[in-house]
Amino acid sequence: MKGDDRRELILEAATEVFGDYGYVGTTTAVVAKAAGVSQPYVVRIFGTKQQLFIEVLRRALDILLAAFRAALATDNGQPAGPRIGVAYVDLASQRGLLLSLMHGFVLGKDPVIGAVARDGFLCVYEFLRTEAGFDADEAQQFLSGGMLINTLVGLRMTDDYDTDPRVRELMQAALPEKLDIVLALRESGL
Amino acid sequence: MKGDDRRELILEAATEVFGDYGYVGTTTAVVAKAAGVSQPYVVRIFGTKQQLFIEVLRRALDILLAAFRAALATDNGQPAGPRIGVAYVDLASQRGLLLSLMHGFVLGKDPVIGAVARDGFLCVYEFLRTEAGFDADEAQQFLSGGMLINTLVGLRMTDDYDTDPRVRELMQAALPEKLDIVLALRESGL
DNA sequence: GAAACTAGTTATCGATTGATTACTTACGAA
DNA sequence: TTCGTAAGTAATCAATCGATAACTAGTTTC
Repeated sequence: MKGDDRRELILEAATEVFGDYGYVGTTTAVVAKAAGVSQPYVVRIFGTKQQLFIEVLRRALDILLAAFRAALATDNGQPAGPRIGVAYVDLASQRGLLLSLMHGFVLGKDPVIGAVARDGFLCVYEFLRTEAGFDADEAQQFLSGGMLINTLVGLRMTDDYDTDPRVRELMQAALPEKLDIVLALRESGL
Repeated sequence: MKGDDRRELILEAATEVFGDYGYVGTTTAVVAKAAGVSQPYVVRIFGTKQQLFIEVLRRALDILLAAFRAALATDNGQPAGPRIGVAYVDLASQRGLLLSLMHGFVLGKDPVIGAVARDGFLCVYEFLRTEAGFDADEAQQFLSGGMLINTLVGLRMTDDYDTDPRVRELMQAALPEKLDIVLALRESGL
């Protein structure tokens, strides 16, 4: 297989694994197995585990912003806010993507990863303020809701949707639309 | 020193360390050093690192709910929402407390820690809905704002408050009051 | 005053893990 | 053909870390 294709394959696998186990909790061996290659090969392609995680974060952000820009471009009569919001919930169907970002967001203490995570978060904020035309308060509210969704996904609250009425009520309030997309995570493997 | 005092001392130290480095990233040796005891002693008191983390989470939640109940009880003319909100921001001054919870919130995949974290989160939701008298949408908005604050603290955004105008604008929007409390984190050591 | 318990340590071990080295195999161009 | 290079693996190492064992000193209790 061509190097670039293999690289993308590993990044996809790593996104899922990092999302499940976090940065420190992820081993290069597990990533390698998920990608179907040997462990030393993962290290050789990305240099270090840290570099691999950084590339996972950067890629996740690229996908996120691309989805937002696409949602902003397709005018379906709705205002921009809900359109981008739905795009965000759509991304939750790739659980690892949002979760990897979330794992990066709690590593601000790390001098290298923290800098990348801060930069990524601010890129999203800047997009909302400039490209999407949100004012400061709208942007804050959008990000707040996004962080709650991330937390609910990270907590695997979806698993208790059927059994706990509190969970049902909370998720219905947090996900005004597209609740079904997040709930579909339940069936897709653990 | 009495066992219970030493235990609380270790829990305080562990809260800070877990907040900085996360569950997997924290070693019992670092916790022990922060608490001024030997590493095997930490393990012997709490059994396992996992059990220590769970007790850190439970203690953090107890402190959180106690602070909320206190804020709810002291009627200063303001409505309940802002009172509890200010109590939450006050807690951010103990950075490790909110961050340890946050680290728990991304470990939903873990069968043991995940269950504890979900239960803790739902306890807060239940408090807001029943004791504080929030409706589902108010509770969702409160939790959303809290998760954004957690993320900003986790990202150490406070460090860039002076240098990045985007950070200043975002933090002013996310922290309607008590911005100074969170900013005070900058001076208090790394 | 000895026995029993509490508080705490040093030394050490087994398992894990990121990284390195050296090797093999397939392929495209001169 | 052959030579260089890209793709990939097996074997292994050094370091880290959670946990265990064995021991010491102070305090309480009968």
